[in-house]
Amino acid sequence: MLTTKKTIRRQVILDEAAKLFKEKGYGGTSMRDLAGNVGLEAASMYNYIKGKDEILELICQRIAGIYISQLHDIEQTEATYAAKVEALIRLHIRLMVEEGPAVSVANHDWKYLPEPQLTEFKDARKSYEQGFARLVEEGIQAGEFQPLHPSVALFTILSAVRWVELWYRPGRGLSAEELENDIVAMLLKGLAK
Amino acid sequence: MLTTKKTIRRQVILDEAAKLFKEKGYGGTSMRDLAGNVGLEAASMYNYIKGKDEILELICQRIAGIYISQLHDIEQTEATYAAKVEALIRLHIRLMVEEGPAVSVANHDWKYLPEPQLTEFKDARKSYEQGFARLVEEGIQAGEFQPLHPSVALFTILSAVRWVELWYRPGRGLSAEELENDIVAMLLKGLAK
DNA sequence: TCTTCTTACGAACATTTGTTAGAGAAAATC
DNA sequence: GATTTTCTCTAACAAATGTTCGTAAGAAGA
Repeated sequence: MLTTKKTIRRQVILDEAAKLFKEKGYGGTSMRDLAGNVGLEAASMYNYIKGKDEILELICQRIAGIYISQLHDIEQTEATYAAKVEALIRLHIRLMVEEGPAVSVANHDWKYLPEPQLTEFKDARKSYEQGFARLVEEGIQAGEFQPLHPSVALFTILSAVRWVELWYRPGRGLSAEELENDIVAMLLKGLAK
Repeated sequence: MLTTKKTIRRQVILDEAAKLFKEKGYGGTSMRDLAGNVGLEAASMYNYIKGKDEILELICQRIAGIYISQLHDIEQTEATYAAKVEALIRLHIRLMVEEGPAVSVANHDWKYLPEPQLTEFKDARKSYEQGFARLVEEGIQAGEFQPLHPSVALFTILSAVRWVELWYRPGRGLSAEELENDIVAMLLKGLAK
């Protein structure tokens, strides 16, 4: 079977690592800290992972993969550009609500990736941004959006969505749906012609 | 005089530290790294600063102070809420263009502040956010803005502005003015009724 | 010139870091 | 029940960390 006891425990380590990395940063989190939170000694974790590097790698790669596949899905839809951008924004917000810590790590700690993976990650991110920017650009040319610089519009959207992972806490008088609707309302209205 | 040779050198250390912290993180920057960039040995820097903690402290406190005083200035203006929010957004963007590294440190590495200053910083930030949120809230009540949740609108603005420090590089076919105008256009239009 | 004060340095410090080796316990297989 | 495999621990490692100490060179003041 695919979900052996080993892979489950491995995932527990990765999840706990994401939480700690988010809270204290990659450099600020020691293997002993992590081990404590998992309920193991530091040395024991090396039965599940190759090293600290690999933990960061796996987290970043997984999130990058999700981002890219979400973009890919949307690109193949038949819809207005506004609808496509809206769908993408909603997917991103949901990802952040569901996978806050991992997304946070991919957003902040990717720079500590060792070298082959670092370039890989940066390339993936760039290609993702270019794909998203193309959507915005075509929307402008189609007359759906006001004529802003595409990259400014792009980064304004991406960053505006990013705060969710930093500041949103569920169950504080604001549901995930309300959140999503308000952000989409504000960003799309700002973009629209 | 106030700008003795000592305080100048001290500022060089702080500036260089901000750059390094931004690039490699607080935990990822060693005193030896920093000393190398300043042109000193690590031990020699202790003639200018008390320790690594203090460097972070001084950077964060300075930026927090600027943020708060900017808000304070705007609050005392006579203008529409839209004009106030716009002015605040513009001030923030300018600060990020001019003080990119220091702002980055105050945004990302504040969590490594030692304990009396950590609470101090968090309190300052909270009071700043509340002040900004009040502006948005009153704007909504005055009918200038559409009825979003004030905190969602607030954080969308703050984060949308924040990417400037992360992604904007001057002299790449986009002037600081164009940048400012596009961001303001998008955010205020999104907020407006 | 002699003295005092400041600045820079090399060496060393105690800790903490990620990681490995080896031994013993537990689980799985026969 | 015996044997093999998998897991977990303690102990130790080399390297890197922030910081201190004592010393020597430099600048400033007498």
